[in-house]
Amino acid sequence: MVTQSLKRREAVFRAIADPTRRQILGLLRGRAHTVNEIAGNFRSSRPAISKHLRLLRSVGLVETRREGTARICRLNAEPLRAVDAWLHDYRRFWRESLRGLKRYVEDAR
Amino acid sequence: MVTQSLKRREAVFRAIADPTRRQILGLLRGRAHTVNEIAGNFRSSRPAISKHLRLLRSVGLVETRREGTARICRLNAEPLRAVDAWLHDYRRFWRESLRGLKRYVEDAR
DNA sequence: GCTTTGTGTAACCATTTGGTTACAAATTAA
DNA sequence: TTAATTTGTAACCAAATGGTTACACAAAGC
Repeated sequence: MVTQSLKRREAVFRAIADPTRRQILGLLRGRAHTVNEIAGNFRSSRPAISKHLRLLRSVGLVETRREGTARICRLNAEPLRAVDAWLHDYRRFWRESLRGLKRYVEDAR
Repeated sequence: MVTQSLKRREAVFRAIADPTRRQILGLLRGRAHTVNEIAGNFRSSRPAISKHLRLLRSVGLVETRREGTARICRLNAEPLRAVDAWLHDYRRFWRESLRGLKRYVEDAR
């Protein structure tokens, strides 16, 4: 359903708004981690991290599989394409100002 | 100070997390608007929009100038470069999966 | 069976967030 | 000066957010 993917897109922006969640994604960019491994990188309690992971799973940014009692988390960057697509319409603005700056510098020679 | 620009970066992610604020930025992408013009596009009250604008100003995404009693708001996309830079490290992931898909499709011919 | 390990979740709490109404302030028009 | 226009802000409120502790549950080890 379109409505749901809109909500999903909406949720992705919320998901990456939190610095702890961005840091988790950063960890998973390197390799998959268990929940405990992830939690070990933060001061806050494991349940707090567990909640962040639940949210990241709900928007599809983290996928998991069981391995014994452990749960392996791995990154799925695909939902970030929504953010990238949103940014697309704004890039020309800072590119324009960059060209303006370039012109300014070149004219100064 | 570095700390401050880190906080600024942090705040930009928070700023674009809200759909109303993203919509405001979308409006300003077309042209500059007065506060009332912006508020006219939303159901919520003008003070609510005013608060959003204050936040957007605080992170530098909106800049204003007075014109009579009115206040003209215009977009400054520059702070979004922080988001773009953050995304940079994740693009290769969906590009990789895209290449995978491309290979898959090409192999099917 | 029982215990240990790793994880999820319920219940609760303080803070933040996004909204409202009422009012203040600044500029222009009369 | 007085009134009208446009905006900002203070005070308040409900809901969401991010954190905690205590406990439940599933898989592996004994």
